[in-house]
Amino acid sequence: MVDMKTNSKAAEHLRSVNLRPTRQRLALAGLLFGQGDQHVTAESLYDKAQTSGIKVSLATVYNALHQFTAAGLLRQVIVDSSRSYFDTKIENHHHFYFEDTGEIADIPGDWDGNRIAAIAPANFPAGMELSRVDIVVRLRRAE
Amino acid sequence: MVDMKTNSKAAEHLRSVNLRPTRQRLALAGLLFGQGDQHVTAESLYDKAQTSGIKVSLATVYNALHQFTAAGLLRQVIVDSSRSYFDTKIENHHHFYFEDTGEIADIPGDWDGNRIAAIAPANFPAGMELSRVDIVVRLRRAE
DNA sequence: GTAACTGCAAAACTTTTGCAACCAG
DNA sequence: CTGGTTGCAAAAGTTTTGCAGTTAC
Repeated sequence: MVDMKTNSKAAEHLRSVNLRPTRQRLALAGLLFGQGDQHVTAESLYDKAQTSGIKVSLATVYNALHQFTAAGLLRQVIVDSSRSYFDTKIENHHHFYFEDTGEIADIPGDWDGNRIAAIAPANFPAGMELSRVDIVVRLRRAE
Repeated sequence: MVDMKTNSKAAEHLRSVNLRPTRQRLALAGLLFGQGDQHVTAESLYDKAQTSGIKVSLATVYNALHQFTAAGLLRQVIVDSSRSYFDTKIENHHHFYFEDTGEIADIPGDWDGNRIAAIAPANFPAGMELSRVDIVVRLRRAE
């Protein structure tokens, strides 16, 4: 059992984005930001919470994911039209999508995909500005 | 009322991809391929059918969209994690997504987005091959 | 104390499925 | 005829909502 002191680093982190450091948010933040980059769905995070002995409802997991995303702590990745994926890596980067398994992986940062974003603006319809450019490289097992 | 002769061009088109030219598929094909490129959802196509006086069930619209997609007549576009969009333009191209309205538009063909796809392969994980590269340029109203 | 947050179950949506009736060949 | 297709309603899967009860501060 992790000791979640009111004034822990994680609690301050949440407060800094105007989210009360509640028991549930602290626990979920621990699962998400504890160890390296991850890609989760609401369901997978909920399962992970259950496994870790964290008591939290699925609705609260959805709430937390959206609140964290709105606060800039997470980024939503759109690769599947039936499930929402969230990425703990928020810097501008792009993804591999494994069609066979439904898994996601970051494209190594040295790939120059980011350069593409710079190309786009010239062709924007009038009155529109860039929100972001998402690139998904879909892969399948080689035959 | 359009006269859908059994041996019409549209009927042959469907037969050529091993789909029986049924009343419903012919009618939906007429709505989809009649006039220029479009982006539809199951619901929007169903509504358009109703408006046009075509009697067809929503389940059949879903079936037809997937069958047309499997046959290469349509292409699925993934830009929203809650709805499936289908594009009547099947050539390799990319999309603008208007976050404010949820609408989709093709990025003009002279944009060099396709060139980006060619950059990717070098970094593929072992044993994987490219299915396709999807680029979505997300736009919002300029403030 | 009080406003924010949580949990639960129900509702809302999109999409799929099961199966009897129907129709193209 | 006969198997592929359709329609309907029911089911399934994901996400949202309403609200009473709980908690952070």
